[in-house]
Amino acid sequence: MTLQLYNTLNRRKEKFVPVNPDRVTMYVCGPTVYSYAHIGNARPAVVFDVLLRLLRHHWSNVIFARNITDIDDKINAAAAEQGIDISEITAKYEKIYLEDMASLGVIPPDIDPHATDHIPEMIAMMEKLIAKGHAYTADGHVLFHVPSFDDYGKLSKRGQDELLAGARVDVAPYKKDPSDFILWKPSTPGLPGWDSPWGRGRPGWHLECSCMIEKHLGSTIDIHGGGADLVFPHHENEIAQSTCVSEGEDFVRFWLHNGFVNVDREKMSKSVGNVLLVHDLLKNTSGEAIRLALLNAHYRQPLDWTDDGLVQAKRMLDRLYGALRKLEDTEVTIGTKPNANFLAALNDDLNTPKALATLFDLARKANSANDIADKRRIKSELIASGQLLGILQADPEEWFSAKEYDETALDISHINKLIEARQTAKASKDYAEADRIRNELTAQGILLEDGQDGTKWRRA
RNA sequence: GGCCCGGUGGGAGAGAGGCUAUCCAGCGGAUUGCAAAUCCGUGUACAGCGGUUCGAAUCCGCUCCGGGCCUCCA
Repeated sequence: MTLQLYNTLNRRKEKFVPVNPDRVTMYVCGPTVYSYAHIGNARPAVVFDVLLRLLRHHWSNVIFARNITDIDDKINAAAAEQGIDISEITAKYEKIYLEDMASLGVIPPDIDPHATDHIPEMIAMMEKLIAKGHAYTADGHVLFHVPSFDDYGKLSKRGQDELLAGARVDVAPYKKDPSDFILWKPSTPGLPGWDSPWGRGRPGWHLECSCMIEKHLGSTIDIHGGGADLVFPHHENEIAQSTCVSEGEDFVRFWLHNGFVNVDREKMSKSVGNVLLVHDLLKNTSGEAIRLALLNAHYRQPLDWTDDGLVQAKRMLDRLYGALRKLEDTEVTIGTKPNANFLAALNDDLNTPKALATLFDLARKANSANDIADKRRIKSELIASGQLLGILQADPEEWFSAKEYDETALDISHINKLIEARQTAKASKDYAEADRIRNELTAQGILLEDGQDGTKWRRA
């Protein structure tokens, strides 16, 4: 079974074959840590987490790096505002980011390089670029000279002349060419800075990724992922830097980009005031439901985030966990592979909606299976498949009884007491009393399900 | 202005020349003490107009509408 991935470089799906099957490499642009992660930050984290799981299913050694941008003007601004060192800001929000992503079931990267730990590498790269004539110094800045790189624009499909036509920002006077971008800029005494051959300064944004990729993964990597907005300029600039440094070697073989998350048909932005923080969403929804809501659309499509979408994601999980709950006494066969149809869907450019459909197909079969062997196979496949998606790994009983989001909810022993009382009433055919108890529970958000082997319950 | 995506049934969302996507909601039935869950069945869906084809949501052209990027952005 072959994995097909849509490569932004060629704008089509291509068969994915790693350069070295013994060492598959993936790099994803991580967060700039200056505030809480919002739902738009969560999408690439979750999407590429599924890709990581899929890659690990196919190849035994996959190395995944995701950077932490811990030097940036937004961070500087936040630090200045609060009168603290940038490291306080970045340490705090990095921790929160990692916690929030863990709540969404995101596997931590093998390597999480920080920009500020790679200043010497950046300086070395700039020196190389200057020596080769791809960069120059001006006014305390170091700039990459875009016209020196013929392939500039190959990722975003922009000609160099088009870049000028659309420029909507005033061109800094020290630039040789309007499209040149900053590798290093001078810092004033009040700003964070590092000593360099060009004086005390700080790095521009694009350089860190090129340096950290080369240092930790090598000069050619298999996959580089990130949000669609990073195609230009960020990834285009990375290509320019890295290709020029490495003498034209292939820098990244597959460029993957996830679509944006909108909120109620509108782009998320501070000015509209519709920025949804993962941290807040987690206060009254499970991370698993948030994760599924993100995976319910294909990763390249724009995703419109709504409250209803989240409710639907929870219902979907209810259905899947309901099937697993039905099979709670069925043993799981260790080492079961994910379902073949499920895998085929994921292998087709990470088609998570289609993959989910195969899960529902399994759930339907699970709900009507009688044969022990069938039950075992279905349950095992459901769990193995869910693992690739990062869902369905919880105990179904826990899924249906979790009350962590509503502290006022009835506790389990009380619920069980009432259910017992109802059983007694039912046994003596006192259906009025039985229904009264059920209504009482329903009013508290507890739904009862009478089955062959007793009464099960769930929170609404 | 340049480049690039989309518009699918009440909602979400796949598919990409002929074959039920799926989930939620609705309706009918089975089951149930009644329910719930579950199962079975059920929907005038593919923005519009042309074209290609035996056959088009799917390919081509045009139109309309929405969105993204164009050196802050996931």
